[in-house]
Amino acid sequence: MIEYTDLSQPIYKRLKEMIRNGELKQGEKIVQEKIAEELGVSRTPLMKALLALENEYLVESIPRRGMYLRVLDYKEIIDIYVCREALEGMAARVLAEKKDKSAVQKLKTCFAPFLNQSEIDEKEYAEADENFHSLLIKLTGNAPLDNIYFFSNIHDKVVGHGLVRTPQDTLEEHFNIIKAIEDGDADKAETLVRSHINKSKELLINQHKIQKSE
Amino acid sequence: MIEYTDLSQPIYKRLKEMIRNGELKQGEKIVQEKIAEELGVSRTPLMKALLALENEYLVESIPRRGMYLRVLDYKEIIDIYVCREALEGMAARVLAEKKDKSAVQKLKTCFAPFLNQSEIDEKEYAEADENFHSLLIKLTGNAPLDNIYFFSNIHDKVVGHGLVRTPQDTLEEHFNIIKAIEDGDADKAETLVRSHINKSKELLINQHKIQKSE
DNA sequence: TTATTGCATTTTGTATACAAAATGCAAAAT
DNA sequence: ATTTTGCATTTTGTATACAAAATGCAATAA
Repeated sequence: MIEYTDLSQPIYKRLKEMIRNGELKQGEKIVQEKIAEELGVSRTPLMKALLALENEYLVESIPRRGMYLRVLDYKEIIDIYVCREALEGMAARVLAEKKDKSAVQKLKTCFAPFLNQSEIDEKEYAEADENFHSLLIKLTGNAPLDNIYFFSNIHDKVVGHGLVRTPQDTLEEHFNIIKAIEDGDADKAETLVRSHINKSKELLINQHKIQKSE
Repeated sequence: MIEYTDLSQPIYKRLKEMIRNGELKQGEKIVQEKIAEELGVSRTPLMKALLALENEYLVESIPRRGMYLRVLDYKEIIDIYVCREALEGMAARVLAEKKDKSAVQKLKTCFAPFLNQSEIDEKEYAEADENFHSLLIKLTGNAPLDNIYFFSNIHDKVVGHGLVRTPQDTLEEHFNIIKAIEDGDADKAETLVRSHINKSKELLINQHKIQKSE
């Protein structure tokens, strides 16, 4: 059992969980006293946790009015994809330049279970995908990059809405990316990651267009 | 005069100022009670401000031990330049694709005062430079990008150490970037911004090598 | 001398108290 | 019927109180 010396940390985690699984709904007002009582803590450590979420852009605070769960609209999702393209693309470049064999190994491990599988479990694959993209950032060893990526909650925001493309579509792309990193081909690694993310983005844009015209 | 409904906001600004101008030194422990008294507020709103700074990676909190001003070492500066390359490069691409004339105008305005000047004031130019790079991000209209850039304090960290390269070196590069954006040449705009930042980064790397070998 | 222990002081983390602002709603006015 | 006003209730922002942990330092032991 992990012992905490700072209550706000488990509260922070619990709140994120509540956001992810829908216990807290988008746009909902967060009444501090109410949540505090629900979690059995006072407003002080809750406030700390909420502050962290505000800085992560998950919660919006209007002074004297309250804290609200931010709503993720279409434009913002697309904008986040643009950020992902920039950051993950650069991460792939850095990794390719590093020529770190153990890093490559870790990336390969993500998708190893799906190599010779005819039927791929979507949920399992989605987790592997999330893990892969996080690893891409982490393995660079660039702390500010990792922080930017983590604190902007790029994944919590984008994933959770389920896979955008099918495993059949993306598995090969993932391996090609890993290959380029392994070969030390920085330009190619960056380009592949960019187009990998861009394809999902374009698909979302098209889906949105169809929805609107219906 | 601006009236605040939330004390932590002016405290936050004041703390940032104190970090920037060296009133608070790198690595220094921040004793809450002491600073709170200095600023004439209680620990509660101060804590809020410190939390924001922690999330911005300017302050490091060790539970039960205290908050410390983070030290920016050489590796981190370089890593931040890598992030800048990714984010500002992407911003230039987005701007070029937008073909927004008023945006181009605003970018031009930054460096207009230096156009026909023989002697350029370094301090004035440094401000223009900072402004230009912030605008590049802001003008995209990509809120997550802006947030990422702002909250990672990319500028506060990098600037303040003074200009890396001389105005003679960079003025033309700035105009070339603006030109590429104006022409709607996204690839070129991104490439130019990247190399612009990369040159400063490489210079820092070389300076560091020389320092070490001395 | 150098380490170790014990204790007073400082500092943090959390809860709580309280004032000021926001909210909701019923009664009055239009 | 709709709008406005006044007031009780709720909620936020800040200060403060208090316990638990960390720190510093002198006295003791090695």
